[in-house]
Amino acid sequence: MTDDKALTRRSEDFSAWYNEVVLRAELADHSPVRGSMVIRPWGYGIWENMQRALDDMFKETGHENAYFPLLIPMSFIEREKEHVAGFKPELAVVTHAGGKELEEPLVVRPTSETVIYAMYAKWVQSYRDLPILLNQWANVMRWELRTRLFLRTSEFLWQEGHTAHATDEEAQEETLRMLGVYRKFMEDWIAMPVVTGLKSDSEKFAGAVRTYTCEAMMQDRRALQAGTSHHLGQNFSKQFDLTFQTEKGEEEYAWNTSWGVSTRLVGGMVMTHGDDAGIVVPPRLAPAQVVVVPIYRKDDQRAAVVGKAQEIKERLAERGVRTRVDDRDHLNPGAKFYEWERKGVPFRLEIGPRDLEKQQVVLVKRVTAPGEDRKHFLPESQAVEELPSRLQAFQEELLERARAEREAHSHRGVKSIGELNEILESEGGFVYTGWSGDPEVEERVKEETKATLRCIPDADFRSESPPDTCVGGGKARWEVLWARAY
RNA sequence: CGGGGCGUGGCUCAGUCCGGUAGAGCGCUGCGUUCGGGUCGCAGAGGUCCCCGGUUCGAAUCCGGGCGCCCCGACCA
Repeated sequence: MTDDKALTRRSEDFSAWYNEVVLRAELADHSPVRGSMVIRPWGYGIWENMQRALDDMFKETGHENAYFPLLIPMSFIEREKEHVAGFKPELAVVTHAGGKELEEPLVVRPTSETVIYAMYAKWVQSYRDLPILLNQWANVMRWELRTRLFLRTSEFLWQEGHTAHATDEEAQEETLRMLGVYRKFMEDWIAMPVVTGLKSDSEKFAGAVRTYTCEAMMQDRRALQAGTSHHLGQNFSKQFDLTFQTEKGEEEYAWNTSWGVSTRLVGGMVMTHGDDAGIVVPPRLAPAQVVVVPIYRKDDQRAAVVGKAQEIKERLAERGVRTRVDDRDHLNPGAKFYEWERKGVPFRLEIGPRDLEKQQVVLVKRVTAPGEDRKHFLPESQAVEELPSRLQAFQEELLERARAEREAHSHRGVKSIGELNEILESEGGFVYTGWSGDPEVEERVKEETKATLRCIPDADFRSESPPDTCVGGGKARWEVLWARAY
């Protein structure tokens, strides 16, 4: 930190900026246990808004919530071969309880596929019992070696959807449907554009047949995997005997999907929109969308101005705008301005004695475009009337700005690993190349450039003229996206 | 688990080389003042100097051992 007040600038040290801003925006704090975090009210409020929006979308697509237990028998995790290989190193295991060593160790869930499909096996007999479309909001634990607030902590909050279907096609449809839900949520709510696509085999979920992903570009031009949706095929149903009788009376294994997003999204929001003054919370996610800062000298002024602030808050509430009045008396207005900017509140409304006389307010948007006026002096009623649409417009501006930023740092038509590396070493960003599908090429790129294959992008993101040569030489089978990633 | 750094009021740190009564800024409390971008003044509270052992008349400082944290690499939503 340069001093006690200003944040490290992003251009100076993005990583330090992130760490500071998360703490100083009071999103989260380090817990006494290494690698786990406390989510503070401001951060949790953002997460709650994310949860609400996602939950509505899940319900709209026919899902219900349920809850499965935290502890999973070790033998369950070990049942699916790839699954256990993927998760074993990061399991936290309960070996003792009730003062005795347990006969079978219990793992603290790193994800719930095993226990959920074991239960589905009990519940499903016939094709009439399918599909099962459940979601759960839960905490999970993965013992990570290097942790960062929100981006990677040992324990994190997430949702995991788990479905079972009668056919491969139906499961595939579901997998893509939920990927689409994620994309829509990330764009419309977090204002964070993503590239969706298919993961390569080396990057897919341990136990999945196919993994689809949402990849977002952070301001340091690294990729953040923001959400994944897996087609699990019959891998788990076979291990947990999740079978059903078809219409024809034959016994078949069900087809599963799972999909999840986590509190990592809060980190994504921070790194997508934040600036040197603090975080920027998109209006739809902001626990407070407007903060009213009263300005006064004397006690009678204070009474009048705070009274007006309260009144405005109520009028905004009638229009669905979440408003907070900062009437703390021991801070002067400047201190409050800095604090709320750091916390990313979309709009600040200043009301002072001069405004009271003129029946006006001063409205300041958290982010102003170059050339745009920062302070708007508006008649009070106009400000109240217009805030809903101004919030909406700000939400859209944030998405557009982030999209423009991503496009400005996306490189297409790159032909060689050398060229790829040069881009990553200088400017960074998303790099599109051809790929033969050969895992050795993938491995070589990883070693030589530290970039990973983020995905084989969906149609919406492919180049107009797809590359015909593989970045490692030879013929390209797919166009793929590379980036250094979180 | 390898490489580097650090443990001193709530926070950020100085003091450690060269042993001699524990400091600063910010924050906090009270009073006053100020309030349209981090007001200012006065008064105050607050520390087993990470832990254990050793050396010494005397250890935050020197020596030995331990613990913890942060950063950089190998695994990962």
